[in-house]
Amino acid sequence: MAEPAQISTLTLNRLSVYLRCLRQLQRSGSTHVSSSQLAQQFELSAPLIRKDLAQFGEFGIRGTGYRIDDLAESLNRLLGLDRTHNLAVVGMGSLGSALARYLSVNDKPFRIVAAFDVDGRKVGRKIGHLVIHHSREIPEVLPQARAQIAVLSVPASSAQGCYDDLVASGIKAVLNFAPTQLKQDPSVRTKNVDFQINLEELAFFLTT
Amino acid sequence: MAEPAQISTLTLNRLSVYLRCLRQLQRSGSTHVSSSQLAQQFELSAPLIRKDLAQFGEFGIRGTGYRIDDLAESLNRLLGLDRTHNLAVVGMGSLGSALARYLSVNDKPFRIVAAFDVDGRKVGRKIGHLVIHHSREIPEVLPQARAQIAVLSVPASSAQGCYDDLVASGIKAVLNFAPTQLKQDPSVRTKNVDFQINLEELAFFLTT
DNA sequence: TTGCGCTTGTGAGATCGTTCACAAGGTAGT
DNA sequence: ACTACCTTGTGAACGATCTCACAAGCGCAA
Repeated sequence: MAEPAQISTLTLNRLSVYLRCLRQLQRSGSTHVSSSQLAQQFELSAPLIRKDLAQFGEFGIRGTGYRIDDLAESLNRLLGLDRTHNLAVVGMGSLGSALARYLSVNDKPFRIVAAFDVDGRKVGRKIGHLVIHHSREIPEVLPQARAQIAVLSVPASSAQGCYDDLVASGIKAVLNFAPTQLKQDPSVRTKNVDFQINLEELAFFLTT
Repeated sequence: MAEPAQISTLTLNRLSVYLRCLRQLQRSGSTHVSSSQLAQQFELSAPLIRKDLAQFGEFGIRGTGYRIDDLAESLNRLLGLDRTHNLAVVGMGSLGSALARYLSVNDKPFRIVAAFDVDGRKVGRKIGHLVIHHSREIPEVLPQARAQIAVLSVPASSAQGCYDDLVASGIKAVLNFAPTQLKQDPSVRTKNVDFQINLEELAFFLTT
């Protein structure tokens, strides 16, 4: 079966999980794995694994399972992780700095190429070997650095403004950490990570 | 209609969003709002708002809409945000510290009552007016502090071990930030926040 | 070559979530 | 009181997602 026009984000996120599991198996020295082994070891559903993978071709060998190296390589390429993606971090508060530090590990397919903040005291400071620019310089610096994805870690009150600036400066995707409901631009892929909402979800089930 | 036995987490998360939108409207001085106004202003779906809310009773007034104060109050209570929830942060690296700082703002329904790390240099240091304990003290300190929810912000390699310790010490829910596939305990509500996977999702759509 | 055991790939069915269309029920003006 | 106009609450259609059961395919042994 050929590649589908539309891939569900649920499937896509699971592919990331599968790849992660395969990497772990690689480190443990295994060479082959079956969908039911994967399912059991990582608490997934075997038929779902097969269905997810089958969308992109026939990776498995009937009777044997999947060759770990081959499948990992295929998933890696499929997810576009064989390329380097340039990130900009907007908002260098404690969260932004933590994310920047985490992402500065350079064997990852993501690389920070620009950092911004509105705080004059932070501007000019370095994070790794990268100078923090003032947020008003986004229109010039962002295209120059060829950043395609922005990590938005500013207070909720300034999130929409920053988002609009990023969109106007040609960003292609935004990962938003601000706990607010953004008015999104349809041409920019936007993903919200909202741990306030996640905490509230957990809290709810404690009371019940 | 009475309260349903099972509330979907999708609905639950949207309730948090609705409450957040209502708070914003409160600050702007409005008193009433209709589902279509909410939908338009915050890019939501009006029928979905009504269906979500209708699961818990009849909050609206036909012809008029919803009284903002009343609805916000109802949602707040429904979500259990009128109570204080005690949190423990495990792993005081840059991410854990950022989360701790963010959650230390005390007008929120979440309060940090314990912090842990394995790094001897961090143990004894204070975060706000809270001493960081060594992770091996979890079994004693966690029940004493009456922490019900743990925020897990340790490296992927030690996440499973910490998780198991937390479960053994009676934690009720875990918010996991470590990029790994945890073997979960069915009696502990666990939620994963994995921004590595989210970044990979965004990266995928750039190549297409 | 044939048969057995195992695993994949996949259609059919079940389940869950969202959208739609509209009746029921309010408000306001006359 | 009556009418015109709203908006909610909700059953029914729709769509997406997951589960299940099994046929098709591969390896291996004899």
